[in-house]
Amino acid sequence: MTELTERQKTLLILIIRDYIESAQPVGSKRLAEHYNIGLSSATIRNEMGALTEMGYLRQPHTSAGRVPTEEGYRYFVSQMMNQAELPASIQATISHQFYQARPGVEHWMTLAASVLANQSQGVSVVTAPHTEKAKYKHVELISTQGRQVLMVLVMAGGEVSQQILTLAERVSQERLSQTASRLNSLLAGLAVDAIAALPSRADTLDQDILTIITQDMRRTSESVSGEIYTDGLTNVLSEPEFAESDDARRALKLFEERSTLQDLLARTTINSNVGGLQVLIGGEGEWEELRQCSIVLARYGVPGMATGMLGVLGPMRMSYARTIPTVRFVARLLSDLVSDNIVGE
Amino acid sequence: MTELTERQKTLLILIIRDYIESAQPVGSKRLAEHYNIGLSSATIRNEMGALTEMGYLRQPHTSAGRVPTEEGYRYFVSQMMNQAELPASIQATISHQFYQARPGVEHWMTLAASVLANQSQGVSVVTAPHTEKAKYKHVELISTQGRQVLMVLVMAGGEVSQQILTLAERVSQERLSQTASRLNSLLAGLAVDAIAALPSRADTLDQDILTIITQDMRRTSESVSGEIYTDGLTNVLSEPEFAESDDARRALKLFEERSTLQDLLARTTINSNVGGLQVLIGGEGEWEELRQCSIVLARYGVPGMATGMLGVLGPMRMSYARTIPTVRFVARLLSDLVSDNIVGE
DNA sequence: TAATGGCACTCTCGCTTTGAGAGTGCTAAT
DNA sequence: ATTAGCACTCTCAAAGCGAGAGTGCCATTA
Repeated sequence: MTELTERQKTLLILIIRDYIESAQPVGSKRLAEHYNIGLSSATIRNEMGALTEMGYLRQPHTSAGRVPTEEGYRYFVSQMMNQAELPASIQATISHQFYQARPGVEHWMTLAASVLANQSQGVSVVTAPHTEKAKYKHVELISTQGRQVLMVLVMAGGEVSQQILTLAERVSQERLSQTASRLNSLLAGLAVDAIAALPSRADTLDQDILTIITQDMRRTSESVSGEIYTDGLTNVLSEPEFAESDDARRALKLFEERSTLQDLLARTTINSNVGGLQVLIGGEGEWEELRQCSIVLARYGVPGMATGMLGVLGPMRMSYARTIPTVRFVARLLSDLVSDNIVGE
Repeated sequence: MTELTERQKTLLILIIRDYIESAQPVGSKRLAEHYNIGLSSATIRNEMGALTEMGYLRQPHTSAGRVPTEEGYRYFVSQMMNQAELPASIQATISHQFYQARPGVEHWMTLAASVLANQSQGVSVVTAPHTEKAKYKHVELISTQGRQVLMVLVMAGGEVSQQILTLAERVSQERLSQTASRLNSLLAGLAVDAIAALPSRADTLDQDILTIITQDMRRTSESVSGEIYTDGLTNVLSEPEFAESDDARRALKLFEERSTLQDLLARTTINSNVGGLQVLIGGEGEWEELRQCSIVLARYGVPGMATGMLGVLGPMRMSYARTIPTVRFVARLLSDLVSDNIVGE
């Protein structure tokens, strides 16, 4: 593939920018009139021809304007990557929202999803911070009614899971507290494998709870990500891509079914670092449902301790200029929150 | 308004049923041919004329078929209400899903939303069980890192809230446990007002935590409902009502913004009992965004202790015959779960 | 007297036609 | 190397048209 001349570069970017705004094929004449480049439509035509030849542009029909190809978008995005910081005023607004939000992972996730969706006008997705090797931190047993007991299990990464147990017989709160306290000193800091390897306990209650804890920790360790939060589903509904084609609607379905979404996140980010930013354009041949969509993804958190994902889905002609810096900024922000608040000792 | 003759009743129901399936205005000829009522199209025409006169049907244009009016749907639904049990096989399937789900309010809510959405092919919404007068049950303080402390607060109704606190100085886990234990015996079973009326504590740490607990409980008491779960947003996307009109899309937006949704739930169910079932048709003049939609709503739980809402949103011609029994059944099921598991002593 | 068959009329919807507009490629002139 | 000009192509919106479906009304029937 030959190099682009300087003029072709600026032209290409101009075309894509115009198309992102208007959603309409852009022609040489229109281009020459609206932006005052010192070039006639004929010259532009020639350059457009060249860009089409090289695979950056495409004509929906003979003699309609040009539309960017996936390759074109990819070039466009690669230009975005370097520059593109979020304006300081917006940064401040977002930080402020986090600052005055109710503290707690759950609220931060919701807020992050909401901010991403609003800023980018796309569909956002955020996964809660998650550790691959869950370490035990603390358990609490609270008697609720009869044989029912509420168990709250806290992992070292900050993950919390609660569930309701039904014991074989009624047990006093006092005895529950003793069991919890024994387990807490016994298991502190242990990973799930170490716990499973422990000899069984003499006390039946202790042993029962221990089994359940092991199950729960295993479940947490096995899942590839923390809980998934999304927002902004309705943002894209008015976009022409979604109003018409069924393809795009299926992409939304993908986002509603958590299991497939997890799969997607796992497979695309397996080799992406915290701080890095990844843009999937048109499903990259892998995801049939995403043929008309793009996704901007980033990983956040503290590598080795607790990390999560966040991203934005939109039509392929989404506003990368808004989305990319926002995703990057929110990822940094969440990383800070994680390292400040969640990392256990 | 005059009474409907028996024949008019069956005709009206037949027309509405056909329209719900086909989404097309239904004409006399079509009706006479497809269903073998022993009547000619001409007779049907006369009856349709009468039904139109009485306000149950409407013609989109002169000489197109008839379409039900809101009044028509209302009559149709009133017929549904009495009969309409969910088939035993489906009941069994749903019960089974709940039985083998991970225990815990959070999972039940998610599952309920999912079941409702799938069965009804509409958008579902479920709110977690919520008590108006929150009563203290238990607090737990877990040191995470430095001055950060994870606080888990359990109310008597079963509601759990967690948040991360930043203390003024580093405090040992031991001292945190002592504080928690002191507060647990002091506050057990008290309502938020009683707690606020307590004299302040000598120990600074105790007092700080107490203040935060009060705030948190007040926040829980004030909100009109528990957390909101939805599912099936994409179910309705292919319905013609949503594909075309912007109205219907705005209804979805309503469902995404939790605050307005809470408002809606609060205002519509203020006088509905547990076990009762409410059907809002076309927004009932109150909700502009819902002009083209219907909502089937029910309240579940144990009155006075903990109750929540669940419902389904769909186009006005949604399948009431599937939705109504499903909502009713799931409401009963959740009520049982609540009374079995959540009610404190 | 209630139900029906027949008829004239209306309105939508899908089809084709048509002309304007926008865009293109190519070539000759600057 | 750039540009003006030209012939050509293709889409899109408006207009015209006929088929189909539905209606209301009236005379007839059982």
